[in-house]
Amino acid sequence: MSEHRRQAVLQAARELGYRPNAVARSLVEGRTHLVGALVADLHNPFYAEFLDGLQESLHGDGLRMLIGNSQWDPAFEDEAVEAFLELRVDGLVLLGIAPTSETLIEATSYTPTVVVGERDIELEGVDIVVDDDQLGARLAIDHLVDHGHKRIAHIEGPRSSRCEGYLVAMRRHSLAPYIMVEAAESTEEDGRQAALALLSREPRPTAIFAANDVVALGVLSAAAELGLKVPDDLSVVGYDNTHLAASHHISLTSVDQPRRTMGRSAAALLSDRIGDPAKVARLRQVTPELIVRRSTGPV
Amino acid sequence: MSEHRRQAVLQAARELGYRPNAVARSLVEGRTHLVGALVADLHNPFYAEFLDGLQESLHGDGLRMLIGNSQWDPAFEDEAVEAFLELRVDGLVLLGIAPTSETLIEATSYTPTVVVGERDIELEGVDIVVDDDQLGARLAIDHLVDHGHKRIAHIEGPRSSRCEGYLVAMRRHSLAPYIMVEAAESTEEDGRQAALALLSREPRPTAIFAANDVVALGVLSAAAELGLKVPDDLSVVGYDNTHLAASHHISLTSVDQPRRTMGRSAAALLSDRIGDPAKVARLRQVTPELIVRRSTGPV
DNA sequence: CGCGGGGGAGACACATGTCAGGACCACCCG
DNA sequence: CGGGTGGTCCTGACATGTGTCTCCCCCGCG
Repeated sequence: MSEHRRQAVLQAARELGYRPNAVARSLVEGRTHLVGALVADLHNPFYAEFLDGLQESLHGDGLRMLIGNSQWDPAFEDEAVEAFLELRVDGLVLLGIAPTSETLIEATSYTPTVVVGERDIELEGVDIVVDDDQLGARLAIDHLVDHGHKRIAHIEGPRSSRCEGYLVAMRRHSLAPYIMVEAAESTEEDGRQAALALLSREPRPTAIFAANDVVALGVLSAAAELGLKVPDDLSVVGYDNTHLAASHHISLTSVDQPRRTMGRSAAALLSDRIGDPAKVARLRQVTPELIVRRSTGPV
Repeated sequence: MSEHRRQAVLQAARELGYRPNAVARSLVEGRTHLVGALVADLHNPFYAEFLDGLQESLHGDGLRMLIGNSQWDPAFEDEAVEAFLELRVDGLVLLGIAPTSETLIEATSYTPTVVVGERDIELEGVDIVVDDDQLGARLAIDHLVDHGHKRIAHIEGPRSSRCEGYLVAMRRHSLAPYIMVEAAESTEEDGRQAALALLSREPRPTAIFAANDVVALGVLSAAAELGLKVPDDLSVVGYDNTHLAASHHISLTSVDQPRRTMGRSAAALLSDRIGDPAKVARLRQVTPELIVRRSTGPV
């Protein structure tokens, strides 16, 4: 169509205040250009930044992002996914949610899906984005060993691969005899309890590698209670590099996951799969990085 | 229709794997049962919790929530709202975003809208939800005065009504001569700078009321640098009661906004306005609460 | 025989994308 | 000058999946 006509039509549209109706368009096109992102916990800053990267990239592909919030409740997960499916989203992103319920598994067979932050999903045509947290653990341990630490303890969280990474790294440094592990939920209080347990052992660990920053915060609390100075008496490393860790007042050495990059990877995988749903499942593993701050030092 | 038929139809639907198509339904009904929530900053934990409350209540009214993320960029705001309008959302929630651009103002005239966290919007048919931050400031000052403080300084943030509340409260206690104010952006570093400026005055303030928790964190940093003990040498009060403040390791006295409640209020207002768009604009003001922790004490 | 309720069938509308068909004009070539 | 060619533009038909409405049939009951 000629440029002249084109401008005339756009002009008329503007004068009439016409706005295309995405609902009708979706109906006839058979696709909505919508992607549903289901998040286990909106408060987790990891997800917030991930979503920034995701939205940014999806936008480039002409896709819009819907956010659903399951608040860790499987019933909400199913409901939110059901809602997405009724809306006929073109794709799904599952954040911190493993597709285990029947509804979710069925959904992944209908709809292109990417899972983020969960390993060991073996579903046909479901892509995965995770950080290499064995490597992350190794970075943390290497850093502590460089500072002369030997008695390095670990507080294990929900991601067992981090613990494995810790064990592997300790053995690589021939520190197997010094391995100490406590388990904890991802709360500050649980981290504090676990740290108190570790710090009451004889001989005391000189460093603690926590499964994540919140737990590490609990370690800092425990250290303060016991009158231990950080990093002089105890070095602490967290994981996730949340803004808690970055705060000048806390200044926690932490392993950083490239969150925006992960969001962009997920977007790329999903766009690709929307284009061709038959592709085989792919695993995209991103490399974490150690951010050194003032909570670690020489023995 | 008879119960028998009804069950037979539902059964058949299940067997065929039928799922109603929300797109087609929206087209014919002329409403989508979708609400667009436009957020200035997903990382702000205030918004995250607000959204929890919002979604919870909207769900009860059969409405679904879409989240858009403007990242403080007016261009993104317009774009996201345009997307919502094309999708024919039934309502809009603006979080930390004042409708000043032409696109946004126009949108509010088409679509039922609630603005959260911004005062002084005078648009026809736009409801507002805010906390009473003059009261919040008063709670903070009263608490400090109860502890015998007189030289109470304030670090002003973007919400000027908090500063007004501080001024009013100080005068009410006849502490007008002790009024000290510094302005700062909402960052830890800016808070630190402002605190350093305040703490270098003679005589030094014995308490600082910060415009929000992030700024208060900067105050704590500054105090540590100057060798001042909190709360012995300096009391600090924040605003927003983020999880930063709640952390055992920081333990910051802070003014709490009932975030979930605000979310629920916004949902109620919006549902109501969707039902009857002609209603006059309403202002819903919620009452904040002081959460006392270990960053405040007697002079 | 009339009446009322359950159930089925069909038309219409929603706003758009896609496609086919045809009118019209300008241009080129023989 | 006539016919063919190609581009522009308009028109109309059809499809998407659902809610609403009307019409009609059939059966049971009084």
